[in-house]
Amino acid sequence: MAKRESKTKLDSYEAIFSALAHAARRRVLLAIYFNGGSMTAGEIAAMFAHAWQTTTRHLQVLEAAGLLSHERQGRMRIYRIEQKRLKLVNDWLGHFFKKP
Amino acid sequence: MAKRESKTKLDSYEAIFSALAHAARRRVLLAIYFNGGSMTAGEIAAMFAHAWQTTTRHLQVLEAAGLLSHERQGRMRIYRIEQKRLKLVNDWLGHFFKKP
DNA sequence: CTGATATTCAGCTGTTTTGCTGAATATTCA
DNA sequence: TGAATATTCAGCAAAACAGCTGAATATCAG
Repeated sequence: MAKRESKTKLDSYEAIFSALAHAARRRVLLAIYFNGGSMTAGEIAAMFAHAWQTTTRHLQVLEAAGLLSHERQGRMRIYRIEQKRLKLVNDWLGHFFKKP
Repeated sequence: MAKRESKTKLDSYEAIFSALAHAARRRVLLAIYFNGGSMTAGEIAAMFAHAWQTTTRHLQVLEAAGLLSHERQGRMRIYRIEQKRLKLVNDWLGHFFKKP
């Protein structure tokens, strides 16, 4: 494979679309959204059949893409949706629906 | 890795978001769009530094995701954007911006 | 037909992703 | 303090992906 300059932040779209490419991650976002915008890691992990460690990593991917942020509250972590970031993709797609 | 039921078409979102996850593929879509909606494979491949075979595969990914379609015209292939499909993702994202 | 042009197909390799399991860390409760 | 709870970290294996090269296919021009 060709050189890949350290996955620069420059390409936010890459991170965001990749994050959204996985069904589990889309499901996480929808679940959090319909839960009012935030959920604990445990609640999220409970929705899936696979190991919670796997979900943990999905959450990290989503967070790295900027689609989620988290905050500790006691011994649990609350994840929250970052709409701003979703807006970015939404705007990108918008290109294709503008009448030029 | 766990079983994976043959990448069913059921999940169109998977295909579409994965396709959009790669910068080259997003660039292809934008280029075609700003070129009026269609372009030949050659014109598209010419935009990239990498081997045209690589671009061919990107085009196939985009087509498999339903984001492009093609038509032969003589010895060249004309690729065309499928807006309908992009609309699908746009609508998915729309969830997050609706006031409930 | 022959050669040039346009483009895809097939197979190889290195990298990334995804899921798993086995710890580790942090916080609360008794 | 010690046990229970909530969650992440680390490392492994299988699969998927992106790039490459070499060959094949199809069409056009002469």
